[in-house]
Amino acid sequence: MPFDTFPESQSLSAANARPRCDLCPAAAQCPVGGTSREERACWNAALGSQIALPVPGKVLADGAAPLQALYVVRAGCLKSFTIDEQGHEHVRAFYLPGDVIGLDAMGLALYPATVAAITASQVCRMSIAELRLLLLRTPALTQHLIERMSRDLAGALALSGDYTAEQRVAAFLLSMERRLHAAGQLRLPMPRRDIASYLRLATETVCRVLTRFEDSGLITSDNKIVRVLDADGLRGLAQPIESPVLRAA
Amino acid sequence: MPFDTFPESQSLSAANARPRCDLCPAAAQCPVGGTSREERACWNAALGSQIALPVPGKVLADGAAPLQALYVVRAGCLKSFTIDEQGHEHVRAFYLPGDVIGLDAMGLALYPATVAAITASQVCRMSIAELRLLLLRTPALTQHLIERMSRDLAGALALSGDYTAEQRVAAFLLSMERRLHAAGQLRLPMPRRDIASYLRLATETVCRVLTRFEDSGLITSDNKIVRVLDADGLRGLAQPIESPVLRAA
DNA sequence: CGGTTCCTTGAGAGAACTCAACGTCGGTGG
DNA sequence: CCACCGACGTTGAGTTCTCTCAAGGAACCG
Repeated sequence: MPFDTFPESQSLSAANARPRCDLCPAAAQCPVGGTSREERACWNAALGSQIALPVPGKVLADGAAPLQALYVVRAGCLKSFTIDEQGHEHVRAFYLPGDVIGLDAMGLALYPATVAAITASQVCRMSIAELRLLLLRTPALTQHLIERMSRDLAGALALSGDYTAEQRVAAFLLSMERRLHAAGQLRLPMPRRDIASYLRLATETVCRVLTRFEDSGLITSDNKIVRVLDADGLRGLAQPIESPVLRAA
Repeated sequence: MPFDTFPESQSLSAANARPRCDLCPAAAQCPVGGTSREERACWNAALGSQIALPVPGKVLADGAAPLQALYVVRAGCLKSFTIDEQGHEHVRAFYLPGDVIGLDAMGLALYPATVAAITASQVCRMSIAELRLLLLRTPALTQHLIERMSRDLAGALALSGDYTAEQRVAAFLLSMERRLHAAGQLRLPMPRRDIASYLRLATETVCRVLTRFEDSGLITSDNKIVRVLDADGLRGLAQPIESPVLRAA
């Protein structure tokens, strides 16, 4: 984890570090990756010196103002959430390396949520105004961005189904395993409370389901460290969410 | 309703009708609307003779194959849904005039759902291959499409919260009133079962909530016809979904 | 090593679901 | 034209899943 070598005290000074895509730990997942050398150069130039190092709890954006920029996560973990009148927080999404923050805000006057770091993170900042200009000149990037939004949309629609706690948690574990490129063992960056909020469950329910999974031999769970023992078993549970059977009415 | 003048028997013959944006009943909501005359002409040319008239139950696309085209709804109402192993249908989205079908499929190899007409409908078909070419030449259209996807994404994320049956139904009624441009009185095109599936509720729960709303004087409800008597009351209920209070943690 | 936050487990409550029955609407065919 | 049929809508009773409330233990930070 190269990023962990940045102590928090460097956040401000390092915030003006020149981003270097060729040094980016998330290059393989970045929407800019896979575009031509030329387009990547455009992107890199437009980024300028925009790189931020949010520490846990630090807010990147909130609903008080229009989102001025997209952020691509280089390292760490962030969340987007809303807070209702009773003060209950609802996590809308987790952002891991390679993910793009703010795609749900480009069509809105006000950003509908607050974004905060869960663990110390690195993000590349791209102002939306500059992005609009950039998209005119970089068709591959445009296409990547559209496909990224499309996948996000499909994912959000899939998760919006009416599923049991076990199905949700199983799908979440599989999704995290995939997104973190973890084989078997993974370290969940976020607390149970956030997982629960994201999956629309109570914190206790998430705990109970994890315990049940452990008793069934599907996983072992030691706080943040989860080891997937029976991925097929989890997939069986998560199937209605991940790959629903598709038929005509 | 100009569309109702198309009897179903004309479906096949009319399927090759030349689309005319200047005659489109949904022009005001279409993503192509508002672009320059030039871009609109590009779009219209690319559409060719692609216009379909799905009748109720007719399937536009299903998960068996990659989605080959986007569809813009000219008239009617369609739904996108999945079917799980138990045969339960889950409605992912409703599409009304001006809506774009398939935005959630551009990043996926296989379309994740089935799309079928609820009422007799008219849709413009735009092949994705042609669309990709078109987007290179029509920046305003690109931007509209991105903003549309962004709003869809934000909407999907908002609805994915953990809300009560009353909050969901209230938000749904307000959303339908807005999308159908109905002032007070609206005709819901879809059956209760589909509403329930979309809101992740049981059909009976939707009925009960509507009855409760009627008893409270918020609405009157006569089968498909709903009249909103107290929009502010509904907004009060739906507020956590529509406009969550946004604060930093 | 004290305090706080997080995780876990238990007991009771409540919201929505399932099952079941009945009324209504719309299309079809006799 | 009307009776029939199926799908849809509505209401009631009982059940279940998840939530809330509560408490204890573990991990982390100052």
